[in-house]
Amino acid sequence: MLALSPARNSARGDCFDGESEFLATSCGFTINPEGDFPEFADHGDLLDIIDFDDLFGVAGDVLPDLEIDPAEILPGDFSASSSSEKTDSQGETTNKKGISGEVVSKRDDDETAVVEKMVNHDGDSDRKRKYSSSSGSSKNNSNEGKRKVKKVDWTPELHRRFVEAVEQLGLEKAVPSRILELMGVHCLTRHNVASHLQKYRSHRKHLLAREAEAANWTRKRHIYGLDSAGVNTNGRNKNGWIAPAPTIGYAPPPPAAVASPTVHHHQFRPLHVWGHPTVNQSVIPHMFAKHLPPPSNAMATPPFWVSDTPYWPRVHNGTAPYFPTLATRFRAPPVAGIPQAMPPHHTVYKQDHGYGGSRSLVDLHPSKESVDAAIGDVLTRPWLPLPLGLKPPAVDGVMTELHRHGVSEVPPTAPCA
DNA sequence: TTGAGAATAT
DNA sequence: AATATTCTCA
Repeated sequence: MLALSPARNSARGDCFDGESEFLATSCGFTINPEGDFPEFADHGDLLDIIDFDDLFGVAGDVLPDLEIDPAEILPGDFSASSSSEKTDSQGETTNKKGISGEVVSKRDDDETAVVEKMVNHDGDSDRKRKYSSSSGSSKNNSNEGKRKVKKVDWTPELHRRFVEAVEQLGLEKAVPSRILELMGVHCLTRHNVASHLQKYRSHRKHLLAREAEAANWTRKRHIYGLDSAGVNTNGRNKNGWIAPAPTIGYAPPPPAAVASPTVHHHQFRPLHVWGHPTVNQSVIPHMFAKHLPPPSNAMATPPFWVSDTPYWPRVHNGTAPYFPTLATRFRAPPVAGIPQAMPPHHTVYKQDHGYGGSRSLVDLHPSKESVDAAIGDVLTRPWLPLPLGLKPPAVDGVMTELHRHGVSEVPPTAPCA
């Protein structure tokens, strides 16, 4: 009765512009939440380039999706759909029916729910129809019942595109419509993007505030030469030493990983956190190279700071956050002399919140914020294991420093009590 | 009338 | 917390 199929078709296949066909398919994947990709075989070229397993661990997780919880389709929910659904599978929600009944073309132009199209032929404004399709019409039209919203699943790839678009436009000019345009994602509406943008800005704001705070803290430290207890030591620690510059133990990714934004990301999984790729990258790279050799394959063997917990929480179970914080995946690095089994005491730091998708340099580096926080942590709680790969100064370095300060003899370590 | 963005709801 | 919806304003 209801013309559901067309909507389904429109939702599938043309969500993305040309070069993004692989996403176009996945975008409509909503329709089949079970996770098979019958049409992927037709995108051989792209599949050759993109290794979803490498990218996200589980292929299904990358898929943009319109999240539809069958339980949210209430009884009486626009009858045609639900009745055919029951007929079809005797109470068991059929993916096809149920989903296709739910699928709404997410184009701004025709984003109104299918049922809305059937009911509302008055050519009302897009805005009106849109709103009436949600709370408005459900109140006025019992036939439609209450239909839970179709949430867009902001997959890593979608978000990456989003961020790229924002970057391209500049934060100032990044308005939903332009972002949507640049993203080339047909299955999103301006509202989806606006909502995401709102969140994005909010997160950025928060992070920037934290960074500013941390930077400020660090600056004060340098200016006043405060030790961890806030005592002015003129740049020296309690023992009179000039505090060594902290060293950061992150290894840089292989050059290939940062070279091309399109292909060379096989060994990197995206770290799905909010943020802007342009933020704080400049301060990171030079800090790594001299301390740790770059891993040949950064992610094939997860570095120590990657948690053992499942890297990529299921996205479609309705409970896992789409943007799990890295805190859930990172643990404190092992430090010489500190048993590995020792639970991390230091704050768990986020990596750079740059959202470079699957290959950005920032994927593997902590943000300045995190570095500052880590340093702050070390300074305020020196007795705890060093976080973020911070390493204690080498004995040689310490001795050199001692000599420079006229100390040639080091008293023996006091025996433990 | 439209779009952006904040506020609020789910 | 994430996303959608509603509201206000330009």
